[in-house]
Amino acid sequence: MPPAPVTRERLVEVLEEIALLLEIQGENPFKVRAYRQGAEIVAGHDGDIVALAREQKLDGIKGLGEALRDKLHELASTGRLEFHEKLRAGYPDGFFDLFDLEGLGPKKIAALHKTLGIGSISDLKSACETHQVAELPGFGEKTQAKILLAIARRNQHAGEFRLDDATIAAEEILDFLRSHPDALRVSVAGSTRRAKETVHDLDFIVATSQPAALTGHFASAPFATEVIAHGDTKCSIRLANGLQCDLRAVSNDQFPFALMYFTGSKEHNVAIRSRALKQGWSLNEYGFTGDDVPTVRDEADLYRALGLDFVPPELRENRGEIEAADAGTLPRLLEWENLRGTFHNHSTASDGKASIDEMAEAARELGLQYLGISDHSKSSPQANGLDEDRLNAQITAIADWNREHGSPHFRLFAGSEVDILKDGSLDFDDSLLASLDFTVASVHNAFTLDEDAMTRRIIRAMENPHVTMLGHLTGRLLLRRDGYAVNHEKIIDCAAATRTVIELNCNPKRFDMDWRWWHRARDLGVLCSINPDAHSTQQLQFLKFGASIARKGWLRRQDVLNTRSLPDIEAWLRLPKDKR
DNA sequence: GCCGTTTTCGGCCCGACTGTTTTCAGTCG
Repeated sequence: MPPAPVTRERLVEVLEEIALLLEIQGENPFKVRAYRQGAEIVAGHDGDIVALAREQKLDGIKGLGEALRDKLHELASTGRLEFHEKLRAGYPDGFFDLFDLEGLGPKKIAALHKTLGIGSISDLKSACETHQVAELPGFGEKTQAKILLAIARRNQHAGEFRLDDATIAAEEILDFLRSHPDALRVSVAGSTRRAKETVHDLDFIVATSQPAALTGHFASAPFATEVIAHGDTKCSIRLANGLQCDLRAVSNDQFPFALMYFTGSKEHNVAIRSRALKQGWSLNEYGFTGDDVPTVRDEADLYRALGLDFVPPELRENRGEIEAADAGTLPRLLEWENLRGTFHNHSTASDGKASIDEMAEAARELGLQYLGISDHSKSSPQANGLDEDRLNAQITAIADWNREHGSPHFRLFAGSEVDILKDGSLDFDDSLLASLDFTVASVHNAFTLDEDAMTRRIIRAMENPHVTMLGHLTGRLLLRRDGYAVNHEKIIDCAAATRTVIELNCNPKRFDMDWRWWHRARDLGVLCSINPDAHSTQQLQFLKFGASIARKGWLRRQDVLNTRSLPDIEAWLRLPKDKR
């Protein structure tokens, strides 16, 4: 069998696996890091890195030395890497899943593999259940219990995917479906269309007079690694990453009904169907049945027929949207195009991949009028956090940049993602914070405080007059780690009282604060700042996801700080916090 | 393994927290 074509993702995956395997073997941690950094460089390289590797033209890329260049060349040109295959020998496929478990690192995994022969999560689970793990030196009862908990949490998320992964896949599949000559209308449905932060599967609806041709087209798609089911009107496939994708082929008349039905949510649909019944119609995924059924061409017609304003998909969670649509009080939701700038972005000064110059250029290309740079502060040494001297130097550098490159249409703001220390004090003193254009205050350590202590800690930080906004409120990592315990109500109340902005961190790993809290915050007059927490130029694109999540939280343009124009933002930042 | 250089080896990120220990190893950010 010829080797599969090598993609950038494959290069990254192999380098990351090498790093893990070397780490397992107790290799020099700096060598491990070199591979890991190599993976990041490949992932973030601005160009056709696969072609460069294949043609042995990787010279001059910082961080890729001779050894990595040769390995990437071998992998890109032959589809294989002997060094990697030798390292991998003896480890089953499921072995790498062990690294997803919270609290398990290379040392413990190596010990488990060596002493108990554990090569998968299911091996590990049985070993814990038969008490073998607690007996191992360096392990104990609590470790064993924590491992079982981590396994349970992972299983709970099995088969779930983040919205960004789902969206990227959906766009490719939509293009593929649209390319078929018999496809009249095509849409993604399901939780991806509703902009849920995580999804189980992807649903697509296609309007066509030739349903079987479309399901056949879908089943033979190049991205289908498995065909789960294939009929004349429905087809399910699986992608290489395990994501299941369902296609429904319906007639053009049925399309709006199918689209609404499969967009959900289930709760929204139940409420809608009972409303239809009150009007004497039964509603299913194919249409209305009953007397004098109305003509429906699109979803807006469908809602109108039920006496409702059109409900944007993001709101369809049966959280008051039907009542609002009935009363004509649905909010006019934020549009992604309303965003004029953004705060909370990193540069190479801390743990970002791009220089301030590159970030500014990318922001400008995205059509933004301003970009806030907020690198980490000194208590985050792992992220190369800035101390006072380096921050002062950065403030000067940003001022210089603005003098040289700034204009009435674009400028940089100097900020800091300043650590909220365990007692709620901040990593810099007030005089330094006062010299910044803005600050994002975030928690990066001592996650295990109880809810009261954590809430007090964050509130103390928000009470500081120089804290512009609160970063990622719960610190959650979707599908990986729950957020720390914190009382959302109290934080939101405090934000309203202290005029502290709350961030909607729109890095798809986080989406934090959660969309479920924004409606309440909005009603209390709390401002939202949609921030990508970008560590590279590409990650500025996360703003688009941020707009979707903000919509899901019922936010309007006026509720989001960074919809304001550059002059408005400059004026707003100049105001003392209690006058904002 | 990469980088830089007072050019071929030495430095590369470190502190908090947890659990297993009884002074420390592993994980995390």
